[in-house]
Amino acid sequence: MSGYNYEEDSPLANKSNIPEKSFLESLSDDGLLEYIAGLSQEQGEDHGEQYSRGDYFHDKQKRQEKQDREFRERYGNGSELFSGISIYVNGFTKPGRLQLHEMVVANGGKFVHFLSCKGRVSHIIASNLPLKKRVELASYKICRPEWIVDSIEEGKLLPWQDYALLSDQDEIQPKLPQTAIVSCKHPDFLKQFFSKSRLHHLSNWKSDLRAEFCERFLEKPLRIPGKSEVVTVFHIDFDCFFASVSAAANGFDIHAEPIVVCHGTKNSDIASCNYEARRYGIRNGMWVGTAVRMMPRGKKLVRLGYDFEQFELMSKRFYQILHDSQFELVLPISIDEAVCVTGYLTHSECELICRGIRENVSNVTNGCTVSIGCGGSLVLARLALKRSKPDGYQIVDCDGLDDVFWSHLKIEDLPGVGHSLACKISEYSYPPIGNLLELRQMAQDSLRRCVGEKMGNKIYLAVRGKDDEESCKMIYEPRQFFQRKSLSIDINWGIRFDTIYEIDEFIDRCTQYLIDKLRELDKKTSQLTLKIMKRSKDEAIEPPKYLGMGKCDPVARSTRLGVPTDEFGVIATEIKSTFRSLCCPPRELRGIAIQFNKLEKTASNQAKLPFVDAKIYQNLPSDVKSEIGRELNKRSINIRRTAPKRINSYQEQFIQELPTQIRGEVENEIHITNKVNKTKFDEIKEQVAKRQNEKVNAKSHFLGENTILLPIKFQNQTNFKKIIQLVMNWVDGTIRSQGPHEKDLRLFEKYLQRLSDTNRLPLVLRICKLISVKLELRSEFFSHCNGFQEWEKVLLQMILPKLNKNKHTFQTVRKLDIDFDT
DNA sequence: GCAGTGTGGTAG
DNA sequence: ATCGCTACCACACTGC
Repeated sequence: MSGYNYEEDSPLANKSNIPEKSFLESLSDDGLLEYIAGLSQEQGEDHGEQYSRGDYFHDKQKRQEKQDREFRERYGNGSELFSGISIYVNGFTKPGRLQLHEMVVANGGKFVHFLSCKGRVSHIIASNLPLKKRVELASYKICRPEWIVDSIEEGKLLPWQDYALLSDQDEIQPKLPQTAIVSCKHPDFLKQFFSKSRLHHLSNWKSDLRAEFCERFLEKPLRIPGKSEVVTVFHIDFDCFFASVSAAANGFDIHAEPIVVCHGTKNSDIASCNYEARRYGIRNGMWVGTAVRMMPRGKKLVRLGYDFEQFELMSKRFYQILHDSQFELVLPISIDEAVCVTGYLTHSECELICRGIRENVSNVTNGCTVSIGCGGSLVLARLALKRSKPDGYQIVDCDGLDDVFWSHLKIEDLPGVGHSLACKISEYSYPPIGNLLELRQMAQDSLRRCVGEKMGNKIYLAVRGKDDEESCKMIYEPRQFFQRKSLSIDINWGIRFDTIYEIDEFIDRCTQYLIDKLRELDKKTSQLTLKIMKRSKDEAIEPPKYLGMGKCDPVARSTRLGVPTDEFGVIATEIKSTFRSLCCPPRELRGIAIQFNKLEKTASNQAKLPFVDAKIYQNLPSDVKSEIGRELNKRSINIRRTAPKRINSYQEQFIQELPTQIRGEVENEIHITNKVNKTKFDEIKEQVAKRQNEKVNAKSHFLGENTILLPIKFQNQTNFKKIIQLVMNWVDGTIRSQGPHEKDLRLFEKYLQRLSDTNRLPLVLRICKLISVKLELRSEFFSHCNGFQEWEKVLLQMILPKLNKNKHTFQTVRKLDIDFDT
């Protein structure tokens, strides 16, 4: 951009078509005001150079001053409030430029329409100033229009500093509003973090676009090309989207200077950099500090912040153009990228489309450019796109598929091939393979040996310009392709906890976040995965990146829920207990991810669901039963239980309500224990102990220095979930025989007593509820057994009294909804 | 074989 | 300071 013409902002510049005589009279006319404001905005094409600038504007100003004098004589009240002050208005303000003009002139001030010579203007009025202008106007007194309004109202000239637009006039880099950092312990952490996370936005935008695509599909079934049909694929992608949009929004010329989009100054990720910056070797994903060091001495790297709203707006306009463009399919890849499909087109037809789209997009996005790759398959379009960048288009037809085309493409240019695979491939043979022309020589078998069956096939086809079956789904089964199959949340930044309770709360918030989304989708989940990032041994407590995760060991564990659910209690409890099973000391945690893996549609009408009578089911031979059980489970069909209410005796005592959460858990758990044939307590104990054996070391660490509360052990178990499992297995194993052994029972009571003595009554309650629900569900078949009656006795005479004794304490705790802990 | 689990990789 | 998300595929491994 060749210097700024401030004159452009003057409503009078280039406005010779407006009769000047009537100008002042029409000042109060809102319609005209808008009209003029609109005109001044449209002055993209600059005619300024046609004029002899000095003379033209000198005359203009003289005429203007004359008119102002006339205006003051007619409307002014003699006020000299702004005497000696001359203002210039930049950009849109409220009140508008014309009103400010009136106000200043009527009060004895000067109004200047352009900044042709320095020193003539005493103040600049602006409501907000693009970054570029901030730099240019740094030497002026810049203040908000309220200075004028308030001064007139007060009848005296108020200090302009109080209305200064910029707190620090020397500030050249974008100054983002300083918001206090919200720690991960704060309820607003997620919101705050996500609002600033580019990757979160990227992910969210992507799923929104996919969802929108599916909805569009429902409204108006799209024509899907037949598999034998010849198609033309356009792969369209913004050039350095974030950088371009941010640059345009801040008045920078994307071609003039190296620009990066980022949050910070040192160890902050570069989300996007323009091609000017890439000339110096700067790349997306690099840290800013590294990038700055790559700049030649004296050359400045411009850092811009994110403007997610603007990104969205530009993307919307982009997609609008694509939707208006008569493609048969517009497939969303991301916020700034789409694949469009048509039937066969000739080369020149493709060219016309590419040019049209590129021009249209540029027009509606303040000059942002898209590149387009066009070819007969997804992979060809994609490779052509790679070659077209930046700011170009490339159409490959069969005769364009020559050695030159392939030799200019790198291995990593292939879709689905990232750094890791590229290394594997290039190192597989000697001399190392460097481009796709060389890769074409590689035999299909060696490729498969090198990168695996599927990927080997995919690459073999790709370097021959063909799509593999998996990629084709995007075109031929788009609805299935874009259908959401899982839902998850990942946080690997800012995670610094001290206690397990803080983590519990965090898990609760994450779960709530997911459940809100889940319900919005009208879905339920039946499998959960918890993945955590744990600081690697010997790594610094604080990594170089502020609040970053540093080097971590990832650990994941998943759980099946017998029945698909969207209940907060069930899911949060499960995740919290899974977290405990991963044995991560609270202070070592650096990241958490929760996934809902299997999504099922919420049944609109439960009654219509098939069900199986529990009585019939229970009486089946055990091998048939387990097979059917698995099948029913898979289809999420409930076994209908018609258990008689035989437990009123203790129901009334304390547990009036049986939350569905607990019931679901026990049902699920019964289902699991049905599969287990071992029924003796000691055997089960052995089994669980064996499973846990390998974790003993990690565990002792966990409980050593980092746990605040001393653990309470039962049967050498410290993890409450495991203890519960143990107890439940115990109940199950003894219910149909003679009931619990006296010795075991004494140990159990001791454990309960210690729980109760250390204020862990919710845990006692939980055990109590679980046992009671279990008995209820089992009563139909085992109520005649000694074991069953023994267990009822235990519940009534041993467990409940402990709860009732502490009823008061317990209820206070319960209010806090603390379910259980270590 | 088969199904389920945890891990790794990729993309935007 | 700094905002290192998230969906989805493929594969190795395990247990039956």
